[in-house]
Amino acid sequence: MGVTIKDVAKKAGVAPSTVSRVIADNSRISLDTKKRVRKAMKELGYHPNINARNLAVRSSQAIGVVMPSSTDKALQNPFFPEILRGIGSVAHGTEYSLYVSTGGTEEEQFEEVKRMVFGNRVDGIILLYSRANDEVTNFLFEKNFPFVIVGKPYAYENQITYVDNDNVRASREITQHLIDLGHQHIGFIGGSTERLVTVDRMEGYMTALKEAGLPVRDEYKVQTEFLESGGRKAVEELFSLDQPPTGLVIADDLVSLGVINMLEQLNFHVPEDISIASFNNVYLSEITRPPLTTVDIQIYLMGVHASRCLIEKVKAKDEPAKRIIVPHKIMYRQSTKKKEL
Amino acid sequence: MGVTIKDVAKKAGVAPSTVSRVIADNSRISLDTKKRVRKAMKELGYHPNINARNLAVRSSQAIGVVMPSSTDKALQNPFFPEILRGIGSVAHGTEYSLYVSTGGTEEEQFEEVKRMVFGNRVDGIILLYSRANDEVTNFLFEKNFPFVIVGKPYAYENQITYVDNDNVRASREITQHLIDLGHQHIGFIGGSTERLVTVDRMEGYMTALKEAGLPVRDEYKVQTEFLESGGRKAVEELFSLDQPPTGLVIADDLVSLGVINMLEQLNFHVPEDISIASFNNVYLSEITRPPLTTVDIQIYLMGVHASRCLIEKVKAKDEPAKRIIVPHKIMYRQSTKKKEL
DNA sequence: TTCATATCGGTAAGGGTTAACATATAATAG
DNA sequence: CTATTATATGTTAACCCTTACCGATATGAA
Repeated sequence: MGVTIKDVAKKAGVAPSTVSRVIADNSRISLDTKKRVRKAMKELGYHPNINARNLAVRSSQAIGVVMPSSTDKALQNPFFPEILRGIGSVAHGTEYSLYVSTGGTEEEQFEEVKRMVFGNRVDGIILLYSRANDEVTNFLFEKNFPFVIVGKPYAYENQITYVDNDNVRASREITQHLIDLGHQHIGFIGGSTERLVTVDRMEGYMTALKEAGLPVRDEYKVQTEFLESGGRKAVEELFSLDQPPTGLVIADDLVSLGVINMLEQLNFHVPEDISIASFNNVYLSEITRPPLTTVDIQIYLMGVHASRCLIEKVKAKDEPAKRIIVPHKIMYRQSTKKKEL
Repeated sequence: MGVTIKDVAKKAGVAPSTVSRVIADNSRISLDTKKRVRKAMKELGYHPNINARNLAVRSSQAIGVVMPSSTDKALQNPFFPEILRGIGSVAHGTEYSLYVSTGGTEEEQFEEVKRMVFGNRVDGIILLYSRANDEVTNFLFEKNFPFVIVGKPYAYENQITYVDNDNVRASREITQHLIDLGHQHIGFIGGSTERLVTVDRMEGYMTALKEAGLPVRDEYKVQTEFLESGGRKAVEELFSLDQPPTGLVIADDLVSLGVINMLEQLNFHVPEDISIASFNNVYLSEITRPPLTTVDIQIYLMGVHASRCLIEKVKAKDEPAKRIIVPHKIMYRQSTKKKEL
């Protein structure tokens, strides 16, 4: 370890600063010297020391990615590797590196973020969640540190750059789809209402019902993050109502999977007895039985946009707050079906 | 931005070096001064500049995580976020940060690794895959850069630290389980034989067959990474044999899901007509229908061990190569069933 | 009293890079 | 032929932190 810019300089017979300028491909260096220097670099196997450079330019060419805090299963959602892939692809293209913080408790998460920010480890941060009254968001916002949210910010909506889907509309459309299929009793299963995405999707669901003149029944709305005992019970209750739903809008493909399984145990069949429509279109949604009708939210693309926005923002700190709505697309598959009369 | 060690020093009325020593909790500093300094740090909101520190100590307190190269679905496997969570938990505990490289092509991946290594961005690397003749592995090995593999190294097995399961035994056991249930015709579906894990699992499968005096038939072995058209066809062929298998050992839960779906379309039922046993025990394997009999390889734990080993190795470069075999556990669920006579 | 040893801190030299400023040479204008 | 400017490179001071080495004071033993 340890061929430095000075070694290269000596070998090429120039000053270190010249080498530095060659690296930056500065136009003020003659082609001749550039060639000579590059040759020396290659011969010595020189690679710049990032830490030294970062120290000098007070940046880090790295972006931080913060996953939601969670000690449990939530992270097993393929959503995360997929969005990471999107973020990573542009990061790589622009020579940025990725720093990730993987949940743990909210407290730990906050610490990690502080480490990233104060330690100058990253130039900007992408938040892979949006939660009410989130310490991290507030911190970043107050510090005026470049960050973008994947999802909708809880506050300061037009001062924060974020990339999201039009979840309200998507949810309205997919609910509408169930209605079009003749369903009159449609339930909704979503995660915690602390998460903005749940709120939006629920709103879209309700809007569609209202537009169709259908009643919005509270008993039809279930909140469960994952199908642990609590959620299980909620679903069971839903289906022991006098009038159980014949259609279900579910906020996440993975949850749909669990629900379908549970329904089969209760001897309800999908889609014969009950239609299910959900969100995300992760890979597995096309290989389950039945394949899921789901909203393709284009996760990868969201990652790409988030990454791009962040980098723009990092480069020009006064870049105005942007909102990017990634278009969705409904994937009609076999988990929804016309209601038999 | 920008309260430095000097500011703290001035405020506390000591020299910068003293502050530095307080940060390192050096025993040469009296409790009194420590308190004073810490107070000053807090009041000024001081946080050390990581880049400067890294430069000074020639390390980075960060570990790199390399995902398999892949432009497609493979990364959507919940295996990845889960192992990341394991790695992250110990990384956080030891104040290390996580740097991840997210695939792309093999070429890009290699570049990223070089960036990490040469740029002093990370102190060590965890490889989340093991592939034959992998450039990255060779590079790391030759450079004698600290790294650990999750999975079994293709070469230099006893000079490389790795954490793995006993895949041969696990596969033997789960195949044995199918045999115990009365299955005589058992197929195997795995990924590319370039990946060591596939090789091991196939070996275990064959061993079990041989031990039971059952023939090992080549037509029963299918290779398909994911269920794209090619894999689909292979499975179809498998089931149009004169004697289609009644049991299937599948190297990955996610693939099982696809296979089950496909089988249902071909009008085979799981587990009535055919039993399926697979690997990984990702969360979704317990919520599918039927819930999968699968080998719990303890992904999270693998991450924890990999992380620990790497950190040990980083701290003591001459740490001998270790092999950690994370115990597996078979989860008996409903995708396997006694063969009807 | 004197020397040895601890204890506690300070000084200053890196660590590798960038960038503002300075300098030298060549080209052009007057 | 000198003055001015453009071009190409060198000098040097940051960037912020750690650590080897040195100094000062206090404590105790001889």
